[in-house]
Amino acid sequence: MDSGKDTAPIDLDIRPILAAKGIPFTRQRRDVWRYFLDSERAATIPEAVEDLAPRGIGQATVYRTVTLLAELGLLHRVQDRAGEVCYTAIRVGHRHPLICGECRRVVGFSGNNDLSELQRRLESETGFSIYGHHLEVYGICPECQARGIDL
Amino acid sequence: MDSGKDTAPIDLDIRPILAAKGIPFTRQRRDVWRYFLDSERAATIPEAVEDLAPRGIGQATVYRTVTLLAELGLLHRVQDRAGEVCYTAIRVGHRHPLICGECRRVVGFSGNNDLSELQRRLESETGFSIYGHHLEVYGICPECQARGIDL
DNA sequence: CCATATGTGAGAACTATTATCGCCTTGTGT
DNA sequence: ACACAAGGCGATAATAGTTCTCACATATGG
Repeated sequence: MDSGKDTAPIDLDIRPILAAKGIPFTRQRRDVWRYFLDSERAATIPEAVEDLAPRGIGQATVYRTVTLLAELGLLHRVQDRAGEVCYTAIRVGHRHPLICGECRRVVGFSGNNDLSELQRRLESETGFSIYGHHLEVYGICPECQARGIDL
Repeated sequence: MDSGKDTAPIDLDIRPILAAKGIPFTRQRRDVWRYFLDSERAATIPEAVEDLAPRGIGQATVYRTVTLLAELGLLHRVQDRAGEVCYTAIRVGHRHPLICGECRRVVGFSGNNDLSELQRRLESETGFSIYGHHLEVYGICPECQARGIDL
């Protein structure tokens, strides 16, 4: 429940979100969601499969659920320095991930509104109808720096 | 062999880039690069494999070359609305892709310097040592809108 | 508590990606 | 231009990742 580190005590309860779309709230979906929510670092699907197997959650279910959550905008797809595709839970509000390319630790931050300004500029310049954006910032976290890992 | 003296002017000549790293410039590498450069839309690797096969370029070579070009920062990895991972050629300068989530048409734009400001802010707030960022803007291009595709 | 629709797990099937290995091309020195 | 050494190339095999199928279990509404 209490994962509050920073300011917002954001333990996002997905039950109402699923209910609003008529999607049943199952133990497996709750566990997969909490797996990503409780972890501070992004995980690949195979990793999630392995970690969730002891809880009796099947491989196919992890794939299905991660895809579902990503479609609902609850998980964010990122990649580490090796190019591995990982997923990380997204918090409420308009937040973006700052990812350690080495250990995949993820810290969320709020984008300023420069982006909506940019978005408007692009819409008028290109005629595109913009539905979203993806901003990911990559770096090396303090702990990995302390381990001697450099840019 | 049809690889005659094709001295046509290329937008971005990667030969010096490869030469600087001691990487041989082969016909296949040129063709793969031009495939992405000439196309306005992002393509998946399997698509590139299929399109380049008639030119006698093998599957393994496409994988190798796309990986190489991506590592050199010449190709950018993006994804469409269906979550398909695609690649698109990157132009010189600090540019970001504006991608049509439907047809994958890609238009580059220059990011403003708000991002470097944001980057500095994040470095001091989080202690991360930041090495880069990824900004992708997604929308529906005018042509797809004209086709009746909506957000 | 029952009925019904839907999600789930195990494994098969399929697709994508990487490794292997002789042959061939590129780049360099003469 | 020519030859040689280094390394890339294509075809195939092997592996890894993802999706599909179906009998069964579980969540939701009455």
